[in-house]
Amino acid sequence: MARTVPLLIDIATGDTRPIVRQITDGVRIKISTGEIEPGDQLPSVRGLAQQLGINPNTVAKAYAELTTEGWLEARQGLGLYVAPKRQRLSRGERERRFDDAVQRFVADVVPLNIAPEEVHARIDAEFAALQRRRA
Amino acid sequence: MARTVPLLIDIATGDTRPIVRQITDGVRIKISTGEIEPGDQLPSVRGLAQQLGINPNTVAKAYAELTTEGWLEARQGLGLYVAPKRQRLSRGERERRFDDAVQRFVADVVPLNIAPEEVHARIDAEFAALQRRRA
DNA sequence: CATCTGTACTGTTAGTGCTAGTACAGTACA
DNA sequence: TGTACTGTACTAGCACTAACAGTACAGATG
Repeated sequence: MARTVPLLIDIATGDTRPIVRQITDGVRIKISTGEIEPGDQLPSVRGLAQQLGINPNTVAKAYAELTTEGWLEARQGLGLYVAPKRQRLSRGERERRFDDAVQRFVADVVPLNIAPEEVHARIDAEFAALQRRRA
Repeated sequence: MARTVPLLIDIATGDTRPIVRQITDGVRIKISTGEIEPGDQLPSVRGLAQQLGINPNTVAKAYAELTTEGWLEARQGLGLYVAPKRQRLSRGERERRFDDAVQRFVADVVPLNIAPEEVHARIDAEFAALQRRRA
């Protein structure tokens, strides 16, 4: 359902990721899991910035990135909305990102000497936790 | 077997990771997979730097990080050696890193809309590829 | 017209990655 | 003893990025 009320977005303060990255990751996941849907309106640049206590430019940068990637649609003077579901990235780009993610993950995890079954279990658990957040 | 000859380490040039990170990741994986073993000697700071065409300080920084983490042992005036296999990280630290890795991986992958089975398959494949590199 | 929206600049500050150079102490060997 | 290796410890500088600060402008709405 397309909500007209701006949504709340929560950003963890103790995160090592850059703020822009936290916002883009958060929105992408919320859209992917269906927590927010095409047509929903996002908080305004200034509104979200004030809510999070960060600079409006930082939010604008995150929104701009999400817009060029096809996740959001901007309507000048109105606000930002979740774009209709379509292919947001090219096949090649998707494959490349998936590749990078897997490589980095394995590089991070292998030295920790964790059993493969536990790795799979934890990933599934994390997936499930995200899906469970859906309205 | 403890080799006395310095090993070759290859660093990809088209990698987005910082050089220090590429080195530390590479060495950690080589040790984890058994490609290099406790007692093996690593290339000298200056030697590896020259081989890779980078600054000796960069290599030294990577080696220092690996040493403080317990992966390597330095013998002043002699060189760096793979440390004996023991608990390299505390339980809590391991858990924390594993958590971070899973969280980031899921954040990267979920928006790509890839089937969970394929995710697991690719991870297993990557694991297997690393294990296959062992002597 | 006033006020909201996104967008687009310039400029500054702080941190990091990397390079460059120098110096010093321990080890090995002729 | 001298020389040439090893790792280690500094300082300094450059380039890039994240984030903040400030300002301005155009479109939409009432």
